[in-house]
Amino acid sequence: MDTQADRGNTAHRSIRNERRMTPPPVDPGEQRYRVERQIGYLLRRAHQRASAIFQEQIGDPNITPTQFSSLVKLHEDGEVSQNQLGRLVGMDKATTQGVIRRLKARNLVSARADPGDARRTLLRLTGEGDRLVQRLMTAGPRVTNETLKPLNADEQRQLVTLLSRIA
Amino acid sequence: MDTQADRGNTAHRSIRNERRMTPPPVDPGEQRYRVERQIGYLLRRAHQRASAIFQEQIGDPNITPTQFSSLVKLHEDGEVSQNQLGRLVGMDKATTQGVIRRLKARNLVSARADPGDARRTLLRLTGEGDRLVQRLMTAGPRVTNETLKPLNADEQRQLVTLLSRIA
DNA sequence: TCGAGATCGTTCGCTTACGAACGATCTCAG
DNA sequence: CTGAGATCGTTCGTAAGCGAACGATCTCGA
Repeated sequence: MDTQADRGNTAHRSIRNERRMTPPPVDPGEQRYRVERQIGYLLRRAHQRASAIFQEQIGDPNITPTQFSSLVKLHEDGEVSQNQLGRLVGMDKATTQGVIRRLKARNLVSARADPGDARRTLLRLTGEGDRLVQRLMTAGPRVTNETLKPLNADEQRQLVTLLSRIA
Repeated sequence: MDTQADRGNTAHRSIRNERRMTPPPVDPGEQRYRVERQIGYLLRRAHQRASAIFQEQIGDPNITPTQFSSLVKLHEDGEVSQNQLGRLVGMDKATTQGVIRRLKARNLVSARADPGDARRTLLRLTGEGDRLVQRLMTAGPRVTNETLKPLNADEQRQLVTLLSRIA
């Protein structure tokens, strides 16, 4: 992550000229459109920060947030089909395919054909996958706490509640 | 590579019967770790939904949220260097490179060498880019409104405030 | 029974996102 | 003035994410 370092370097403050016609008409009553106030932009930035904290706190540089969610769901549900897992975790089926392929390659997840439906592939954790997810889950609260650190307990609850409703 | 290390596994908790085995006894005091309550997971899902709404509301299937943010920033600031734009919009410099390359390819952004610093590339909107961003900005509020629809006005303000603080 | 439509998992192409390494260039302290 | 270190933009590799198309399979109603 690039740190903000450029400050203090005002060399390029010159604003060449022209083209920058009506800077802001500065309408006292009207609110200008600001990207950094838009919900989508804020969600993107907050998600970036949360992902970075996950990576630094989870203690395993090879596990991504999405992989972790998939592993936890498999831990809870035991055995589910691939697309079903995708729905549970909020992954497109193309995305799911890639995530599961990588988890299988690392021997964290095993697959077998569904005996009752030839279209389906049933997934479950391997012993190794189960051990890993149990270990990683102990770090889960640390990730959450660190991400929500700027807020007090009340605000943390509010944010989680509001986010649940728009997610 | 030895495939299936886990075949038929006995030690593994075998969920032989399809029925939902009763989850670990619910300790009234203890809270189980739930992915769908974690802030990172909620941010990921909310961001997915916000992006989908952006795409359906913005009216131009070729413009992504990140591209839009970049265009708006260029519209506001006139002319900035590439890395500087990345910092303003929250993009890694590798990401910035890709985004700008695509915007240049579509003739929405133009670039020139910084006369005072040979390392830098100065970016600005083309006339076409300027017209586009002005048109798209009128759809901006629609995106926000639709995304925040599940919340009332008070809750919307709260969410934006809280998100700003953790982003 | 049978066939239209749904679902399953795969593949392709594209975009965002990040870390790491790189050569070129700039800044600043000594 | 000079060299160490910072910054610039590029490139490579990897991951998540999505739409679209595809063949195989399953479901269900006529």
